[in-house]
Amino acid sequence: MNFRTRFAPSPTGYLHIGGARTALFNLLFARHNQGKFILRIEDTDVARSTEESIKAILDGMEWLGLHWDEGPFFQSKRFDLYREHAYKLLEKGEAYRCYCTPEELEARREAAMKEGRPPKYDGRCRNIHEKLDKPFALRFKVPPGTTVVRDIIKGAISFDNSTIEDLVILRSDTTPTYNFCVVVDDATMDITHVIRGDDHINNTPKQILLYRALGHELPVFAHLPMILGSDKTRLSKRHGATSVMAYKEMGFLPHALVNYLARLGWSHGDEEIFSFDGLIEKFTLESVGSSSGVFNPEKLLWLNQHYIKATPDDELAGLVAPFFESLGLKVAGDERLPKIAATLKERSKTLKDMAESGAFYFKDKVEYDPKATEKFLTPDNAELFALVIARLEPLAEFTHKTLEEAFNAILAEKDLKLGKIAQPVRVALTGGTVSPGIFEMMEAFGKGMVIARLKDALAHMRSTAVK
RNA sequence: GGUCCUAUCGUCUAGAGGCCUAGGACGUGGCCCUCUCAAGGCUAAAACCCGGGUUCGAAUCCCGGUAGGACCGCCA
Repeated sequence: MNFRTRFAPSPTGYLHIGGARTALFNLLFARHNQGKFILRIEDTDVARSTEESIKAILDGMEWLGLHWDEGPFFQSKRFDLYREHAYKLLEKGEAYRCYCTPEELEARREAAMKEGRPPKYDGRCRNIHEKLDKPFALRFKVPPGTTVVRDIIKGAISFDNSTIEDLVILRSDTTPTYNFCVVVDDATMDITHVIRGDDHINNTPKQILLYRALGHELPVFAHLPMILGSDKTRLSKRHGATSVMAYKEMGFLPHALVNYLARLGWSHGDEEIFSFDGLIEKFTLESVGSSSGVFNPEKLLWLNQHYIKATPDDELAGLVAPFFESLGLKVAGDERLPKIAATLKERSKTLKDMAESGAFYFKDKVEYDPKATEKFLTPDNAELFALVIARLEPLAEFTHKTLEEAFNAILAEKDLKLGKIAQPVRVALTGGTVSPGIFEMMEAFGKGMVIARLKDALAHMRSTAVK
């Protein structure tokens, strides 16, 4: 069997977290089974679809590494095909012309809701057999009976057809509607597995009926549980960023998001960390859970930190550089960047964090935190600082090792603990009391900057002594 | 209102009738390590929605309640 899955977003906004997971699961399933993953843009709503949205969705998938094998196909380019199929249904008597206007339908719907009746189309045009000289839409004639959806994730779900209304398949402006296009496309594109959010479950019986009317074999359905926000309602902007690209901007690594999304709804024993290949190898629809899950930013952060730590220094340097730049710091071409990133990686949850907490490396002047300087850059530390400078200046090699040796020598001579000297040095170099370890940091800084900052600090100590 | 889905620590989840004294992970507390902050190690608290069945035995199967959620367009 040739497995074929598809991701079919509508271009009315950016790539959403939920959409990204749907795309991911489709891709993983296809790859796991040596099948094809197809991208289709559902832009039948001409009024709401935009070029920017299409680009945003493609960019999002690109960034996440979700590469498709065929497409993108655009429904807007296939209108003739849908019309052809719709009229075939009309000829076969499986569809009929409906002359009700949208305004009339809307009024009836409102009235029905008011009276507590189901707002279902009453089928009044079903029996008009002659063609009237009025604009019309084409409606599908839902047959009586029961329709069973066999879903890999949810099991068998049965629907009484009497609860399904005669849906419009072709609007009065001759454009086709969603449920119809989906079926025509999935059928003609030989999609074997329809994997999508479970908000589509109620559409599925309609689609099954359409497949039958069109004389096509059914695909396998798999409805993924929803992703919810912290208040257990459908994830939306209220819960924070929902755009995939917003996570890029916040300094997340694409694979951290992929790993997180994969584990939201799917699991493989006790494993938490998966490479992309590992996901492909281990992913099955059978191990997708059936209940919805709450999006947990904390866990995403943990994964992001994990992958930051696992990224090689030179690669990390390239990734974090734009975040330094957006802070107004010029880091392009600075060959210290890999070493600097190395000192920061264990204490950064995002690339943005990393740039912010490492900004001191690139500032022309240290920005002293008043409380920190008051506590550590004190006159009585001046003598010690002078000694440190004297010992560091002659160092031919300026490495973690030689620096630690130099400091240990001073500590032994003066009978001091490292803590006594590390904090003042830290403040001298960074302006604050929180930073990477001083030896790795000094090595990353380079000798010139270290000596300069130490001397600045010494001057600061002496000036406060005068006052 | 109708249709449908779902139900294990706060959160993501393991669990396929006995391996469950319910496991892992995030987060949270404590301890250790330590030049600060992290990272790391150890450790603690923390859950089978309720009620009936079925069975020698049920977190697991069935039914009913309850609670959440999704969908009900000439949107997708």
